[in-house]
Amino acid sequence: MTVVRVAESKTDETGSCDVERYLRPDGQDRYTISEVAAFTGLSAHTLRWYERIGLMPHVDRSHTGQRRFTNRDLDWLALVGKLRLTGMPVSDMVTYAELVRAGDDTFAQRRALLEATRLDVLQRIAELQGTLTVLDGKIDSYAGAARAQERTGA
Amino acid sequence: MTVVRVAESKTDETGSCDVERYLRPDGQDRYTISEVAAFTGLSAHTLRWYERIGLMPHVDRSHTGQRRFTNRDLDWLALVGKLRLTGMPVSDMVTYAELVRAGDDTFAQRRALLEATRLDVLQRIAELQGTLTVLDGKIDSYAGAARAQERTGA
DNA sequence: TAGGACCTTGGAGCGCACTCCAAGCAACCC
DNA sequence: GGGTTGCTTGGAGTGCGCTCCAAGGTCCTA
Repeated sequence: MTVVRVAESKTDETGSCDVERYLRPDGQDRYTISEVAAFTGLSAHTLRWYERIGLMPHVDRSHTGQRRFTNRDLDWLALVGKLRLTGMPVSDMVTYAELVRAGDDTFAQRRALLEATRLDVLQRIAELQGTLTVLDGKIDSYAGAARAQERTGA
Repeated sequence: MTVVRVAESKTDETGSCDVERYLRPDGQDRYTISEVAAFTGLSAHTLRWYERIGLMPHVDRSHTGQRRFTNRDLDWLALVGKLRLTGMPVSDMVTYAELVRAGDDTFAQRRALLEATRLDVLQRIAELQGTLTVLDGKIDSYAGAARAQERTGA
């Protein structure tokens, strides 16, 4: 199985957008659950759970009932991965997935959801930068204290 | 009860450092658990739990056994609040608290812990900035789609 | 001295996001 | 045909960080 690196702009359910693609074999479009687990870093358990809770669009099955994921599914999982990094709760991601399934009439709601998430992310970044100030102050004070201990031979 | 706003550099167990102080009454140095809950935004439950798990230095008691927090405790809780914002697990905060209790020989370990946390924070900020790119791309695509729908009278 | 607000404890419960288990079916290799 | 590996399911379990409960003691005001 050849795995190639692909990281370029893509087309998904809402038109082109920059979500970095997971590694995937060239030209293939049917993956087993363990292949997808390897590409995405998610466990097979988690992939099944995502499907159960409605976070995946309908996933194809083989004639014996085994899941066969497509490149579209990988694209979706790449987006989910990004949303997960934002700290968006899984329940909100499910809501988003439901809006996508509901069709193009839900663009405004989807956009509102993403804009709310965007504000959360900006706030979180600001918080983290605030913690960096404190952390750096503390680290400096320990460094200074260590130097003082050395000088006094402690 | 007079509550004044104080936000200045402070002196704590490691020397001066910039942790913003919680609101606190002027000149007072003994607070009940519900006062501390009001200042910090933590629940009384959480404050008791922090003490139980070893995340607080020893907290004074009244003659009848009720907790009486001091300004020092408020300073410590302000630092804990910042560490919590970094995403540091509570177990690591407990480790840090134990190092503080162990005395000045642990400066190097405390510093290492904070530097590891600092790197985590930097990485998290980078991740979040990556998600902003995706979010903005998506939001733009929905905005564009909405304009297109309007033009076609959909 | 009564009433209500506030405090104490150990331990149980909760919400989130997984994570794993048991029992069974399917595919493939020797 | 037997063995190994991988897949299926519903449901139970896990770890984290709280959050709450019951039963009782304390503080404050009138």
